[in-house]
Amino acid sequence: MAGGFSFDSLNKAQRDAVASLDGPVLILAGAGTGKTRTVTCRISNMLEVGIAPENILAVTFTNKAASEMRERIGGMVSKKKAEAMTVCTFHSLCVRLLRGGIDKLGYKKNFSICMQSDQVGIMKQLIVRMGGADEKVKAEAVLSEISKAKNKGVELEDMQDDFYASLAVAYQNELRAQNAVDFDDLLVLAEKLLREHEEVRDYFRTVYRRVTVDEFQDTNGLQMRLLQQLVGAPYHICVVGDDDQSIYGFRGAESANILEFERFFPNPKIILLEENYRSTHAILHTANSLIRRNKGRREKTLRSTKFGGEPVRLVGMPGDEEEATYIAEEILADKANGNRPWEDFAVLFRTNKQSRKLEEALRERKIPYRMVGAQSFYDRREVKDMMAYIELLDDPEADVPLLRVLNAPTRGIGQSTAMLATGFSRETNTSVFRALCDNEFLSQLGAKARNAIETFTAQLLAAKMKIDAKVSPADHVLKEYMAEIEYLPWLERGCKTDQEKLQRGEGLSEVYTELGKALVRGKTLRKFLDDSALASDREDDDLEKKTGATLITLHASKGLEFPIVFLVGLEEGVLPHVRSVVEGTKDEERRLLYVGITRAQIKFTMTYCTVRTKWGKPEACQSSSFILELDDEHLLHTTYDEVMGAEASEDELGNFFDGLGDFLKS
DNA sequence: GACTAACGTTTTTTT
DNA sequence: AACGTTAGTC
Repeated sequence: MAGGFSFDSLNKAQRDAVASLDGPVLILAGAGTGKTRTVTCRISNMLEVGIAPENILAVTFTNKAASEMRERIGGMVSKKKAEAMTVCTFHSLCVRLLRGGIDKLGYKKNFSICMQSDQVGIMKQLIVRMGGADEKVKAEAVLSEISKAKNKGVELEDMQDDFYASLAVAYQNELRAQNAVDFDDLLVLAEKLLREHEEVRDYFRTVYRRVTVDEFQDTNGLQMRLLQQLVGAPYHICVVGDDDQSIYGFRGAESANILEFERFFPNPKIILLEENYRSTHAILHTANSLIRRNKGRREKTLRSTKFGGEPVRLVGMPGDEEEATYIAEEILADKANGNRPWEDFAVLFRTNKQSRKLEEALRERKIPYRMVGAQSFYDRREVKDMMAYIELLDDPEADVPLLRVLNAPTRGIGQSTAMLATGFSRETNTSVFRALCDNEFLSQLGAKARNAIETFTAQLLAAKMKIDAKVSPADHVLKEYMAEIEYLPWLERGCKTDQEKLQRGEGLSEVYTELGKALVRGKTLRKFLDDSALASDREDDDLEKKTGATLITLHASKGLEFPIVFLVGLEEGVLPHVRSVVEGTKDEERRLLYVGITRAQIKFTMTYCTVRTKWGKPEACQSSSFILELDDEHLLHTTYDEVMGAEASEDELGNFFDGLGDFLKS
């Protein structure tokens, strides 16, 4: 039905939010207070009062959030209207802005977006080129500083460390020369484009008259500046967020943006959503008692609408092995008792590597599970190679992908030849591909290398010609080309197990399929590459499709909810993470734990270990200082042997004592 | 230039 | 423990 929401289904604060359409609006929405529902109803209401869907823009941080919002709105309004609205992430919004006008900033319109691995590759080369072969500076560290500078608006040449600054400048020149931008540049350049070009700014301000920003607590200074360019008086901007759930400080997020919203947009209407529909009173009480310890928050207290509930459990474990065993057994028992689907269970952890032991325990018991946040599809080696080839087929003169696959599969063009080629391309100010085709360059090589290069360039150009002449669809050409260069056999030779071979093969077919789908929808190769670069997150649309218990990092869990939640590794050094203690960002770790607790609807269990395996060696650890901050009114503190002792088989008891023995020895 | 074996490093979270 | 890098061999 059209206008598929009714004011009756909303509480007073939510109604207020939905009805307040004009001027700046700040919605402070605590965990589980129906934030998404409120926002989608509000947008639906915009249409109802006659605002054109084309004028509506909703910005989120993740593709997952964007597609969820699109879906929810799609359920309320006509398909046509839903499609006319713009619902996207900050980064894809910026790509839109830039594809239209980046030429005004001196880039070509077919710029490419480089992913983290590309960045690291470029930076590693620069470090060697500028600092010598035994320079010990780490590429990731330099890139992280560059990212901070870009987000703060600091000029790269003004960076603190001189060597870093010169690397940063060289890096930026390199990107520019390759007509490439990194993730941060998308925002930097989009902001610049709007700020420096009045006609562009005016154009987008008339198009996007109503702007909504989700998860506003995660915006950083740069995104804030972008919003200021995008939204002019009378400031029809609505931001939604919860400063207590700000967990992306490491990425430059400033919850100050939410605390000082009125500094950027005058006299906002502020609406508090404090009624929690998700968790039991016991869970919410525990969460509230923790978050109260943080300083400088917008004061608010979540009220539970579900009373009572089982107490929150805190279980001390001898080691991480037992922790995993315990959780797997608990899931089995709860599943049997409550006749619940596997999807009702989630296990939350601070760092990705904590998942390994858990996965093993679940696999042993044949419990199906889905991992969110493991290795990204687009981070897989074969997929990255494929993407590089696709980019080359679009534009052979793109240096980053060229260097990536120049010798993958190995074809007799090794490091020294590659060095010569990049050197030549720099001297003559052309692309590496042109260097490879240049007779002057080729003449200085041995016959073997020259032959290899000539074969490579000829094959690539032949394939490209087939695509450009539309002889057959690009995905077919790609497949043929891959067969021609014997990519898969080479890949398989490097695999240790048959299972790995299979996986790589699947990765390849998936790329062909995805590319095929994109082409059928009329997308260009360039568009396909853009989408893939920005959809860097972890097959997240698959969370719905996949079945099983969920294993997920605390960060990735934001916005989700589960009836039964386990949160593992409540240890000093893990949560709070060592690094946060050093850097003085313990507040953010507290918010992270808060986010974790508030994911749970019915049953919540936390665990900590006395010994944790670290790099293959057991290491003693202390329980998290956060535990003492939790109010114990609804907290049940037990230990592994109390819970498992009675039911443990002799075998497991034996294991337990072995573990204990190891601990005592160490 | 390709392949292997020893070596050293890992210290978060992600668009 | 697991990965990427490097040195040494063919």
